[in-house]
Amino acid sequence: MILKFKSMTRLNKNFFARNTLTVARELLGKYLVRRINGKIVAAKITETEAYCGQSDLANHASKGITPRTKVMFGPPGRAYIYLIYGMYHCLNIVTEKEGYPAAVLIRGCELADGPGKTCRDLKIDKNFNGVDLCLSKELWIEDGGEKSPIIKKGKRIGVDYAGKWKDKLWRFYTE
DNA sequence: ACGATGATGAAC
DNA sequence: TTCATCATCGTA
Repeated sequence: MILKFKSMTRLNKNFFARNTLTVARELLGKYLVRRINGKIVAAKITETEAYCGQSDLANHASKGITPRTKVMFGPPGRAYIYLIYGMYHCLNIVTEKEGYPAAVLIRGCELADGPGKTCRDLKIDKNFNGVDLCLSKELWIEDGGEKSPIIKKGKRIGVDYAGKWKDKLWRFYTE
């Protein structure tokens, strides 16, 4: 997709350093931007999920700090990327303040539905794990200056193991 | 409905 | 060091 908006502004650290549910909602309609060999690809975000804190049993970080989850305990605005089912990557963006493990999973965009396909199509892999999306020249989020979309919400996908946390309406989508 | 496919975390 | 599990997707 070609960039066709006059006022694109990159989301900064302050955007991500807020309540995770707020960030998850406000990321809808924003653009996931990737530079691949000098070419810019931008995809409008259509679906997100929030993972909030260590008490949230659906959150990978509920196990505490491990080599995999340590980026979620770091400062906001960085990418948390993991390999799922041996073949797909999922992109999350760390939120809230440093030390509080939380992130928003990018579950889908206009170019690709599903977190795995989003990463596959935009060539996002574990090399971006820990990358600061407020500074990177390869991957970041832009506000296209459009008015915020209608937001629907539902239960998170694939977290049936998470006890009472599985029914939280922490998945947000548009359309 | 199910298999592909490998990292992860916990048990032993 | 083994083992079950997994924030998925394509094929059927």
